[in-house]
Amino acid sequence: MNIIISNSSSTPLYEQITQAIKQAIFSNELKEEEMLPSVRWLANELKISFLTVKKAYDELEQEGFIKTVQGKGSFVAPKNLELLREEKLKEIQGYVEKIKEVATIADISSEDVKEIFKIIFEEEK
Amino acid sequence: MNIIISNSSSTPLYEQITQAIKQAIFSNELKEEEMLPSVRWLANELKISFLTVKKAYDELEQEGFIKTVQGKGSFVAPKNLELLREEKLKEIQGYVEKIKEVATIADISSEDVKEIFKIIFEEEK
DNA sequence: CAACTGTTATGCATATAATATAACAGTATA
DNA sequence: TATACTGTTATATTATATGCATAACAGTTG
Repeated sequence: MNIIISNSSSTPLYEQITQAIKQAIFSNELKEEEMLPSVRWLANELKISFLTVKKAYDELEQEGFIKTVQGKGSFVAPKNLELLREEKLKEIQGYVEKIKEVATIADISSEDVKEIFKIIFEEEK
Repeated sequence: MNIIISNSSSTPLYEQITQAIKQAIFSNELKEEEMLPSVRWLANELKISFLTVKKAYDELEQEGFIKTVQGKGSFVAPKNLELLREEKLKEIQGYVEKIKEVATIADISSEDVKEIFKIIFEEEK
């Protein structure tokens, strides 16, 4: 697994970790039932406290993405990824609808919105 | 003016206030050159510290929405259409950033997002 | 038993948010 | 000019979130 975190980011370290692991699960880089890196190992790898990693894992477990067993480790929970992806698509659709609403009211062209879209999606690529 | 704030919200009180006042300015509930409630009056009304209200007003002045004169009060700045447009562009930018976050985590391609974008923006045209 | 897993408890450091209190300064007007 | 409004500034305190270090404890496996 390849996790990159940034101390200077405004998003907390543990959030960056949960996001990276969620992404790995969605992309199937981490498969069902597969074991995650141990909290201490990952902490050492990222040069941060294991408590920060544990906080991330706790959040992932809370949301049902992983299962943790004391003494054994943390494992990717069985999931219906297709269903989850559908949910996320709907979430995105909702945002786009809001954008259209705002753009219409403020008389902002779809070209301008496309420009914003381009800038944000193409940065750091 | 009708400002409702929530202590349990994750957005800071002063941000809630700036947002509410911006909205009041956009909707013309607060007109050009109109005086805003005094920091102490509004603080009393909302049962919060006047320092929190002042922080909100400072932010609004920083962004050019209001002008403050010591001894007199705070007043809605002469309307600036460019400012309004900038504000709305920022709002849209915020939504696009959220979309990028969700798409990244859920392994949704920018092509898929573009498709959603097309569908929503081209319907009823 | 040894070497891994995760768990828990304390304490410390920093930043942000919000508060209370007090004193100070400008403006308008009775 | 007194006073009653405006905003301003300074200091101290509290709470919460984030992150770290250290230590001890507990379960699993070879």
